[in-house]
Amino acid sequence: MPTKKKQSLKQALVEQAFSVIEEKGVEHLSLREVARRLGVSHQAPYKHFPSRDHILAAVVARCFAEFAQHLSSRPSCNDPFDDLHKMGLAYLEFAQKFPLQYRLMFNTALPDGTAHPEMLAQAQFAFSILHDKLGEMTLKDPDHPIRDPVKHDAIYIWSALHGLASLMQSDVTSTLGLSNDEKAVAVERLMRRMSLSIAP
Amino acid sequence: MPTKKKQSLKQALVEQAFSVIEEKGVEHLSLREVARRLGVSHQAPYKHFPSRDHILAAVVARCFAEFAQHLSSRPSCNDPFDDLHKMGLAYLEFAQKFPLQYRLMFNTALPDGTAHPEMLAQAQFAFSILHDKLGEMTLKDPDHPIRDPVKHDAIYIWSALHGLASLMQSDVTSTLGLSNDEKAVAVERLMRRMSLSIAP
DNA sequence: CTCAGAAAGTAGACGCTGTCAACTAGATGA
DNA sequence: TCATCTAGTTGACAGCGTCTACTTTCTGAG
Repeated sequence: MPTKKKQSLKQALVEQAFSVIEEKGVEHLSLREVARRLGVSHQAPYKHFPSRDHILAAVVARCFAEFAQHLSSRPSCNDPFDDLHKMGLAYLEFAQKFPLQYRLMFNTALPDGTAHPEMLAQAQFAFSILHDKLGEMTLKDPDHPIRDPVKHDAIYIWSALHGLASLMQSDVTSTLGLSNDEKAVAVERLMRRMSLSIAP
Repeated sequence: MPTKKKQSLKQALVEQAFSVIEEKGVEHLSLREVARRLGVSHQAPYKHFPSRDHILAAVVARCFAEFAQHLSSRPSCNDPFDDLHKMGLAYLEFAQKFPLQYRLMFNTALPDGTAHPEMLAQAQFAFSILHDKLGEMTLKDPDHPIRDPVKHDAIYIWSALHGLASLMQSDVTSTLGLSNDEKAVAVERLMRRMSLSIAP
């Protein structure tokens, strides 16, 4: 199995890179460390990725893929408003359950995004899920009083969700002395306001 | 002037560090580069900061101070709702005008926040401005129908603002093909919704 | 089957980095 | 005056990303 073994190191590199990030933080990700853990030479990774940034981009792309799957894994019922509410909760749940992945997606500054097309594609796909769900809503209700394009609603919702998710996992919460209960209240309030803003 | 000269290098280090970050990105900030630019030896910075992270924390603290000043520089009128609206715009304006500073404040992962008390204090002060403004609002209107503590409103508002600011300066906007006009519309919509949520 | 060539992996080197240790010159203060 | 503290210097060390050159292994056309 040549192709299988060929790809196996590439995949193993991405997985080990994530493990290293998990243990030491993204800024201490070292290709040599990854290679050492996999028992290969320090140059082996360069046969599969042109640079350290490209491995990092692959890790981020995998996070986006997991994120998209998490968002769309919820069963969709006939009520698109309920669907959207569930998707919002799923969004926040992902950020809470997988804070590292979330930070990697939205906090990682790759020098040039266009240099990592796979990562970009995964990110676009993840956003399309939210966008499409909003599209369903307005389609199912032709008299929906939203005048601006769906895109702007998507932006608003994504903004609110992302802002809350970021805040909840930053040090700010401990700085403000927020208990878990208060966090839950904040989530519930935000979701309610979001629904009110979108609902007819 | 011993004390003056003593402090001058410390201050110069922080300024030059910011310049380096500006040019090369925060992950390429190098103490040796900073020292080189200031014409001192590569060990001189260590007489003023214990490590690279501590210089970075000082840079971030300065960003928080500038941010707080920007937020509170707006003249406050007698209408606290109008004040809040202006402060929200000021928030977004800062993020747009000084994206690097904004990212440094909210995207920089320092290993241990408690190790940098000055930075933490600046961050808390910045948030207190928003919090106090909300406090004014509820105080001036005793019948204000907000049942939950001010803190939760502050969290909601900060979430929405931070989310939008982050989104606006990420690559997502170009990915979605957002024009500047559409960005402005998104800002206006968010501000309107925010006001509606808070207003009685 | 053979064998040229591509692909995967190894080894060594270079310049860069953060940081530790040891040293020097100058200011401070009892 | 002289011991001490402070700011700054030089030198060293290990680790890093990445370039070049080498070997091994696999592949696919003749």
